[in-house]
Formats: sequence, C-alpha cells, structure tokens
Amino acid sequence: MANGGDQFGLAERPDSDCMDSPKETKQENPSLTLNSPSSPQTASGQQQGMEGIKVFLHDRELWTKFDEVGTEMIITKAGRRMFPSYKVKVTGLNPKTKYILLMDIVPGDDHRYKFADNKWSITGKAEPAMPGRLYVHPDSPATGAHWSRQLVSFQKLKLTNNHLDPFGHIILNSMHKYQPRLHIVKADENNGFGSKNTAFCTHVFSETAFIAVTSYQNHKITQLKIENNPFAKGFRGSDDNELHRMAKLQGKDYPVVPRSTVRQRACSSGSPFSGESRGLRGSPEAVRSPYSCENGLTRNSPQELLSPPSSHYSLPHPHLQRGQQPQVYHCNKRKVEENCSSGNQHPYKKPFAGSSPSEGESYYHPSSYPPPPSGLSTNPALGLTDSPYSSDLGQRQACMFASSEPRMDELSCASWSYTCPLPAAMTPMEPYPPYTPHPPYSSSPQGSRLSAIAHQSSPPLGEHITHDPYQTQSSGPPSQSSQNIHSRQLSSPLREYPRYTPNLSPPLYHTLETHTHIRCGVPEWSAAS
DNA sequence: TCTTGCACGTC
DNA sequence: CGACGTGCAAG
Repeated sequence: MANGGDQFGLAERPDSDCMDSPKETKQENPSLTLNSPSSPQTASGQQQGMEGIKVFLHDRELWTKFDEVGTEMIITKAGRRMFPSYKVKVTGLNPKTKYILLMDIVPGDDHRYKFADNKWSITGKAEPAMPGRLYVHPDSPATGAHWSRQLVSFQKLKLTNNHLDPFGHIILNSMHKYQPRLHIVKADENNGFGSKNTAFCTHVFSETAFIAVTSYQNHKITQLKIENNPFAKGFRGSDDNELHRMAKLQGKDYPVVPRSTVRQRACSSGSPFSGESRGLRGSPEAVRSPYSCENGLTRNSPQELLSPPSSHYSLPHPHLQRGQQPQVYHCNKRKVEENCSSGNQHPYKKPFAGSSPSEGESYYHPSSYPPPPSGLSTNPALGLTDSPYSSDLGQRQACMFASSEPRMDELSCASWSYTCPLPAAMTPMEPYPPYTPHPPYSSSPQGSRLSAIAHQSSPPLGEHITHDPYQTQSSGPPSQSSQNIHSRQLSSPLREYPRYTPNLSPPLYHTLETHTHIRCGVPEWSAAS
C-alpha cells in the first residue's frame, strides 16, 4: 500500500469520473493506498486477457478505519454519495482494448440489523432486495490506457432508500448490510455484449462493505465522516468551535456542548466494537477472514455459502435472493442513447418468490444474444430484443422481477444477473420507474453495448469471486481485502430484454439498459457448477 | 425510523 | 456566486 503514490499519485486524476465534475482529486491523492489487487481467477478458460487485471482500492487505509468500526452509509430519498468514495487503480488492462467499468452493490447477507448498546446486532431477516442497479462509470467505455491512466472514481455514485427512485441511484434498504463490487467488462468490438464471449471480471474489497442507514448509528462513524469528508468540515473543529457553533445555533450565549460531542464521548467510552462488531461485520478481524472466505471465495455451491461462518457476512441462503436484476444506469450523461427506450426496471417487488431457484442462475435466459453487430442501426442488442416481444412493457417488467437479492455469497452467478425471467411470464409487478440512467448517452454503438454488458455483468458476481485467503485486516499482508473475482466470460445466454417503450411508465428515464434494449442479459457464467 | 430544513462547507 | 454535499436537530 503505500505506494505512495506510485503512479497514482498523479494518476488520480480529477475526474476520472465524469466529465463534468471538476475534480476531486484532492484528498485522495496523497494516500492512495492500494490494496492488494485482487487477482482474478479464472474460471473459465478463456479470459481473454482479463486475468492480468489488477485492481487496487484507493485510500484503503481510510476504508479500513471505517471498516474496523463498522462502516455506515447514509441513504436518502434524494440520493447520497458514499464516503469514503470508491476509487480504484486498475492495472493489467490492454491499452487498446475498450472496457466498461461499473459497480453494483449487493446484499452482504440476508439479515436486518439494529444498533443498540453501541453495537450492531441482527434483528431479523432482510427485506427483499430491490432491483439491483448498476452504476456504469461515466467514462465507459474507454480504453485500457484511459482507465489505467488515473484513478477510476465512482464518487458520484449515489445511494437511495427510495424504491421508486427515478434517478438511477442505487437502491438499498436501511439497516441492511451491503458489499460494493466493481466489474470490468471487455467491450471490444469483437466482443459484443451479447456475445457469448464477453469477458469480464469482478473485484470485491471487503473493507468497503457497509450498513445502509438513514442516520448514523455509531458515533464513531459520524466522527470519522466529519474528520475525513471535506464537505463535513463545518462540523469539525475544536471542541470550542463546536461549542460555539452549537450555542449559536441554539441561540444561546454560552457554549453548549454539542450533542454529538457528548454522545460520542459517552459512547466511545466503551470500546467500539466490542462484541458488536461482529454484528456488522464481525469484528474486523474476525470478520474478515471468514468473511472473505466466504464471500471471496468462490463458491460454487451455495451451500458453502451458507454454512460459513459465522461471520455475518456469510450469507445464508443464497437462494432466496436471487432475483434481482440490476438496472444499469449510466452515470453520466455522456452517453446515453436516446433511442433506447427506457430502461428496464424492475419492480422488485417480488419478494423472494422467484427466487429460489437454486442457484442462481436459473433464470437466465438463454439466449439469444447474438452478439450484436455493431451496427448501429440495429442495435445489437436490439436485434434480439425486438423480435419477440418488443412490446415492451410487459417484458421489461419481467426483467424487473427480480427481487431477490443477491448476496454476496451468491455472488455467484446468477443471482443478480439480470435475470430476467421470462418476460411475458412475469408479470410486471410494478412498473418501476425506470430510471434513467443518466442523461443521454451517446448513441454510439458502444454505448449500447455497454449497457448490455452492464446488465450482464452485474450478476455474475457471485461466483467467481475469489478472495484472498488471507486478508488481514490490518494492512499487513498482501491482499487485504480485496477479493477478486475473476473473470469469466459471459457465456451464452443473455437474455434479451424486450425493449420497452417509453410510454409505459410515466417517467421514463433512460437507462443504459434501456437503451440497450433492455435486454437483460444474463450471462451464464460458467458457473462452476 | 425517516424526512425536512438548516448552517456551513466544497467546488 | 450558485450548485451541491455534509451532519444535525426538529418534526
């Protein structure tokens, strides 16, 4: 880690993100800590060059600080950014090959948590996961040279608790644990999205796991956020400052002790975690290992997952979940294609129902996805799509249907993926709002592809993740937290989505997916199975 | 528990 | 400046 900067220092460029943003680099630069990269495993044979890809979590030390306490991320109706921001350094990409980088956030387990007595504990079963949404990095697709040049920042990604979020933000449930994942999808022309050989790899940094909350529960987390997030500077300061500030707010002349301060102190008295940690993540140490294993590991069998460890992380049954499909949305405006109809959305409502498929994959589709030709005119994806049902709605929804959650464990494959069940069959539950991804996307062919990819990609997680055997929490060893997953290719079938027409739902936003034609591709990963 | 408006900060 | 990101406290 300490790279001190290696490349990065510089690398971090300001905006890797989007264009619009100014840059954010600032803070980060200094510390770029990277983690050990995760290495992918191969699952299948061909990795098409994906095997040499390494991903380093930026500012890992900061993530670790939060992780040791039990990271909490605020979720609001309007959408809230994550802090620490998720930024990575990627190496091993073919400079000339184009890749799509995207993230998704999957359930860390299927429990609902509560924070009491200064610690997290399980209170019950998790609510059905919402439709998984994908956050496609605004620069996607871009060449390996581009991605490698600087830090890749997902800082603009926002989290929301609004199940009907129209902005394309990632939807999470409060008091539930989640694990962010990074997916790198090869977007070469030869590899159309739909193509069976779309190669991708997934990377998971266990230290980025967090519990979504509506308001901070652990004061230590509040403190860390205030101390490290520039936007919270107003809450920093010596006690005196705080006192004054508070007093001012309260209209009092004399200093008042800020609550936060009080609380913190009080609380802190106790050890932070003590047992609690386990609640969340388990205590750091404990957690990790197990955690990693479980999660990280690849698991082929679901069972494994289940069994695992006590750590929280392990997830119970995978099955349940599975259904979600992620929705992708691109973050930026950049590219959206308009054509596409809107995205897919999925109602996620369905409770687990579908889920249980055994392992995940189930659903998927088979697909048809031909690799699209790059042709514009037709969308590659579309091609498929169109045909059958183009009609839209129905199908789309189908896609949505997902609901269940994917869990880390499951990551394995299918779950997420977008499985879209059969379209028709499924009923759409609700019309979800489509979210649009970002603004318009360019309609370039690429864009569409991406979307496609996106769909696919997310799902896969499950399996392949590997993780490092050893992660220690602290920094010692090499890989710490990151686990990777490996690459695999999408094999076949992606499903298509029907495209949906805008009309349907009221608002429509385009999402990448949409554009893409909504297909949901589900790749079948080669699952180990 | 979650939502809202705020003061204060960054960009 | 204005837009937007923060945690806070009140609701």
